[in-house]
Amino acid sequence: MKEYRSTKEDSLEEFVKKCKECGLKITPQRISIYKEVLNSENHPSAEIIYRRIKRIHPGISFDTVNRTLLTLSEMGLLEIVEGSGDVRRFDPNNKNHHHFRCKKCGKIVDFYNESYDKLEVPDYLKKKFIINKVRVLLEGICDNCINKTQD
Amino acid sequence: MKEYRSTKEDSLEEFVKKCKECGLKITPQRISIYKEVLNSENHPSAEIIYRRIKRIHPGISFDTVNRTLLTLSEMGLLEIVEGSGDVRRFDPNNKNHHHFRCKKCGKIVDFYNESYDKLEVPDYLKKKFIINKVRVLLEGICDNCINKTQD
DNA sequence: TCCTAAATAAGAATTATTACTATTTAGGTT
DNA sequence: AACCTAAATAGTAATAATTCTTATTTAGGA
Ligand SMILES: [Mn+2]
Ligand SMILES: [Mn+2]
Ligand SMILES: [Zn+2]
Ligand SMILES: [Zn+2]
Repeated sequence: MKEYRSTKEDSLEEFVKKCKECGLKITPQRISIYKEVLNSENHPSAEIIYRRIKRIHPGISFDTVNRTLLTLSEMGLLEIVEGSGDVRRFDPNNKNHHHFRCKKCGKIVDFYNESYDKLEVPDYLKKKFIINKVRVLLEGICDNCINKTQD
Repeated sequence: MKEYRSTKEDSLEEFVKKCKECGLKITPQRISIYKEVLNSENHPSAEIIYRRIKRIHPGISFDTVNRTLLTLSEMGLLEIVEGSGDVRRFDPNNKNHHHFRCKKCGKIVDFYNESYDKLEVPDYLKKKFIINKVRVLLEGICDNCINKTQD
């Protein structure tokens, strides 16, 4: 039986397809930014992506990175992650998942949980609002920060 | 049977008690800010609170308001609400509740749901992290914004 | 009443985000 | 392959949000 996994090539194809659908041009900058954010684990900020991209495109501007990330999120290829009044951070994980956030260091960790995925939304809310996403958000102190405090 | 409800007087007493516990001085500014934020419905920003407080303390500085709100949240009297890279907003609702957030206008609406309150956290997460809060976050389009788009 | 550390006001500095504009370029057309 | 044009980009500038600095005031204990 053949397994279908999403590889980077698949993602890039999806990206190109989506760009064409939306009438957006496929530029080297966009491709790099898309690849970079897709490879990143920890809900990076625009600034972080910018610094990484500069190694490949030394002349790229921060504005282009930030604008592209916003564009990607409008296209549905990224999410803007729920933060706490700190810098805006992006989420390249398009699988259904949930978050733990550390109050100390701000780290946001993905986790998967089938029973959380099945949460039902109360009818009165479904009637009043259009609900696109249901996510559980855990808050507390991460393992790193627990160890630090013990020092 | 006597009912216990939390009144504003109760809250103020709690505030004074908590301040003394933490060795914080009770200043007119702090009292006003605390009262104001406790009365607000819609997860206000520091700027919003600042503008309201100025009617009572015309000479108050924005920094004092912002700093005090951060202090209150460190004391556990407020929460910083999960946003999306926009301005920091505060949550004076200390009852167990959940949030709907509108992607269009950024409004955050409280709602209550007993089955959400009872959500279990997976053991492997409990072991790894200290979990203080479990919250469901719904995302979508609010009633106001649905109507606007129809125009 | 006096004393002192904490809190405040005012404004500067820093950081984050968005806007502007001249130049370049992707991608369609001839 | 050369040309055209709207979209995208680079390089700032402008704006908005947040934090820091410092002189002054004040809450609360002695
Ligand atoms: Mn995530
Ligand atoms: Mn709330
Ligand atoms: Zn942490
Ligand atoms: Zn809305």
